[in-house]
Amino acid sequence: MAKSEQSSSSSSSSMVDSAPRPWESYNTVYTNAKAGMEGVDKEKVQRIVYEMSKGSKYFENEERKEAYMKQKIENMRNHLANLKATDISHYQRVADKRIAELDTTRDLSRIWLHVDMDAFYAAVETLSNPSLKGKPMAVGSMSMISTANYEARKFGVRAAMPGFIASKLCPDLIFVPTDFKKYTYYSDLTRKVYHEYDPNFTAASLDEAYLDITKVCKERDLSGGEVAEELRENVYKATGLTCSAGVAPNRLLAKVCSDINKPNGQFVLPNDRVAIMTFISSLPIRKIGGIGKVTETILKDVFEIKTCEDLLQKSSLLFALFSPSSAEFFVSVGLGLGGTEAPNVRSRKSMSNERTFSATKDEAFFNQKLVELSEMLSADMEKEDLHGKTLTLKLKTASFEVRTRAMTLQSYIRSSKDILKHASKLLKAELPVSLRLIGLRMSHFNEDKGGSGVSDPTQRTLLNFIKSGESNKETVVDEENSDPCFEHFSEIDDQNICSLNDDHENLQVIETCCSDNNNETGPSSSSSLMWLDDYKCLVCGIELPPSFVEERQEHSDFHLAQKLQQEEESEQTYKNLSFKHRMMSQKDGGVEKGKGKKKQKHAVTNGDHIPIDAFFTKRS
DNA sequence: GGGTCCGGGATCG
DNA sequence: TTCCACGATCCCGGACCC
Repeated sequence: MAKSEQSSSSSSSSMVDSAPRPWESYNTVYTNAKAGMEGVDKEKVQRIVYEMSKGSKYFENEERKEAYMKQKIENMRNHLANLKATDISHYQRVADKRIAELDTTRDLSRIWLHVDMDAFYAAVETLSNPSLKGKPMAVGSMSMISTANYEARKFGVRAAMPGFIASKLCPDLIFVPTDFKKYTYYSDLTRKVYHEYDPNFTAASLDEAYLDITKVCKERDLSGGEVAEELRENVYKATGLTCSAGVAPNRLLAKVCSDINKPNGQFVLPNDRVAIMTFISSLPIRKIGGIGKVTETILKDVFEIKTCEDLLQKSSLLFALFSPSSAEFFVSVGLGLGGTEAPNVRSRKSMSNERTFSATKDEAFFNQKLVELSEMLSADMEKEDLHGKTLTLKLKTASFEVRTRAMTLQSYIRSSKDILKHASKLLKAELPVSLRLIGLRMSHFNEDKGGSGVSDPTQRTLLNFIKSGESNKETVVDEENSDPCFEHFSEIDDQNICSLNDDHENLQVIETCCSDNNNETGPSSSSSLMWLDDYKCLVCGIELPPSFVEERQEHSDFHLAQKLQQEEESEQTYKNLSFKHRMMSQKDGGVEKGKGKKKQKHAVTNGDHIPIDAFFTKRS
């Protein structure tokens, strides 16, 4: 769902009388004008939300957070007031230099398209139950709403709003529970359409995607707007759902543009510097991804920055008070810059789960929760063949205070028994306490060191692929031993790989060898092994839904072809090098990372096949 | 003084 | 009647260590 559905505004309406209106200062996130929210009685919404929240633990916590933010603003104001003229001129020079540098990096050669499905979950539910059409409806529960249809939005109901408040705003509101299977199915259909325009597209979520349509525009001699029209039409034909699109020279702007003519509309920002600067000049900072409620308030209250243009005007102050990376982000927004290269395939950094319950001090209950969470986390890690080293316990107290407690272990763990053991230790130190949420997070995965090659996308070897498939079976991790992944991988028989010669047969052989620990056999097992969650390629991370049968077959073939090519080149090297050594080389090979270099890969292609490069996200 | 870890916070969908 | 989720990422400041 669009993040901007959670926008904030503490708009103060005109004071016609002097009656106290405490709700006006309650900085909720539900009152910003959004698609389908025009004409909403903002004050009424704000008053109801305030009345329903007032006095609750949640409300008290919000007030604490608010007070903290006020203090932060006060500190920054003081800091600002203490700046000397020499300081300011110094930071002005720093800012000007950086702005000039950034401006030279502007790339207007690409055309990006951001697609955003309209009220996606709600639209899917209406599709499967047409009787919901025209009635105010929300997907979610009494505790939280995922999205609301446009009829419900007229009442001020929106995403991330608790259901009990929503039903107060709209007593006839129909609640439909979330059904991710359904959304994934429709999401797959949309992605099949996206794939036709950019096989390398990036899915931002089930209902959002970024497409580089530069090539399509060129090849078919179409404008970005024409491609967007056609794509939206095709999405509608494929799913019966409408979407909105934004076309712009970079992803950041495309995202902003897709929100402008929502729902079922589009907006094109031409690849022209003047047009961009004009567009940016009046754009409220809150429209930018990455600038949320807090940052907006700080920029507004400390610097009087409201629009993106203001970010440039006040650049010296931003460089004086923020970290260099934050200041740089702000001025690049002011210049209308954003990502133009396809984003990197990123390896997973952490995995977590958490559960909310009614607040309690019952330690037996906590332990039971920890058992459940440990088992869930362990199972999730097993699915992706991960072992982690840092375990973080997350707690939310009855008063909504969030605490995290982490420990980094000597070795990697995965079993629920190990997770539970350490999680219990962490929790014990916090007792007694009244809690409403417990969560567990694992990070610092063995993959960080190149365990399955994902951390360095330039090193995608079939060997690693097979290893990740093979290692799906449970290994008992002995904490005293070294990195479990090494022993694990040593079980792989390189011979099986090196002796392969026919693509299709090879895949079968690999499947068979990988299927030993898997009851499945035949082609379906290949998908479950090569495709994580039956969706994401374990080798390179590209996402291809199950419906892409042919594409997935081709994709597997390419990895094989690539592997074979590599094998030919250095068969002996592969056999002789220790795995640890190879991982070191991968790390060394990653020096180009962040230097803007791209490693070109060329694979055997024919007219029927999608070039292998198309499956790999380019590195920037 | 520069890495690394930890805890908190902001943001997103 | 119901009474503010969950999973993930990035960033920052402080503590600690060499």
